[in-house]
Amino acid sequence: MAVHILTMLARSGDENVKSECIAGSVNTNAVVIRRLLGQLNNANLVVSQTGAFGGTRLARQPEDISLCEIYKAVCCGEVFALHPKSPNQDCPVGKNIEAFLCNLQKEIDQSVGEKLRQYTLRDVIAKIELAYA
Amino acid sequence: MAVHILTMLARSGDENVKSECIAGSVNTNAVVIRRLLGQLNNANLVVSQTGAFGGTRLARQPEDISLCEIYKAVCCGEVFALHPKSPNQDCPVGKNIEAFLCNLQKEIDQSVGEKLRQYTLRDVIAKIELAYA
DNA sequence: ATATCTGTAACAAGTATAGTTACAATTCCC
DNA sequence: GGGAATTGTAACTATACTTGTTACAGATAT
Repeated sequence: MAVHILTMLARSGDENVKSECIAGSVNTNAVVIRRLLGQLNNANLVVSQTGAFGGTRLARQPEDISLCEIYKAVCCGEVFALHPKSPNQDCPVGKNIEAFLCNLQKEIDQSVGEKLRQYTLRDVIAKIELAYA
Repeated sequence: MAVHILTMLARSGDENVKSECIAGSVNTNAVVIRRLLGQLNNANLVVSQTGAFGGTRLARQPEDISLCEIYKAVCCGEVFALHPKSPNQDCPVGKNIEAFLCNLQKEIDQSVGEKLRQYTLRDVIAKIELAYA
């Protein structure tokens, strides 16, 4: 959804886009969009303006926003989950497996980040416009 | 948790390990373990035996089980989520973004798989035994 | 036969997300 | 200044998912 939102903004250039309008395309409620826009704003990817004729636009050019930045701005977890409760510290496996898995998570996360860094919003627009050209 | 379980089994060699015993190390209920063992069994990673003195053991040697296989056996989603509802098909972005994101998901998933394929259960054991040597 | 395990169904509790309503704060335009 | 429009955010509901738990049938060794 974050990619969807930013793609919409990218296609509108400097014009402010209303959360209601984005919600229509994403097919959800405007508040859901505004929540995501808040996260994207925290990551300095978008700029919002309150009041009449307000709305949101990209903070940078589409070619300067990678999918990795978007992912980091809104991601809420890791690729795989760790133990919900800490394992038994009296067991040699339980005592040491968490550190191992935690390192593995970081490694995987980095690998995902590198992949996502290969794409920018500009690439997304290109792919999408190609599809209905 | 799946990695934890399989590491326990790997360290027990050909001996059957009871779900109760694994639960003690993972710090959870035996049924939770048996549920995961069921998935690992479907993936032909473990062999279980019911009845008295039953339990579970690895189906193969630890060096022949990669973390990628474990991940695929128990993974229940993707790295990032797609739209909960389908986007608006009357919008050029909404109409085409899902296909793009779906392809991206596959690409990322493959990249994660390649990373995880670099590690086997044997490596996990080595790391863990190093930690308390 | 009996004791011991697994496999699985059923259910409760906790947690997360999405969607919704409501409203204060902000801003433009007249 | 006043009214209309829009964001930001709080609060609540509904849904869904995961975990943990109890219960029990089926299988197996002694």
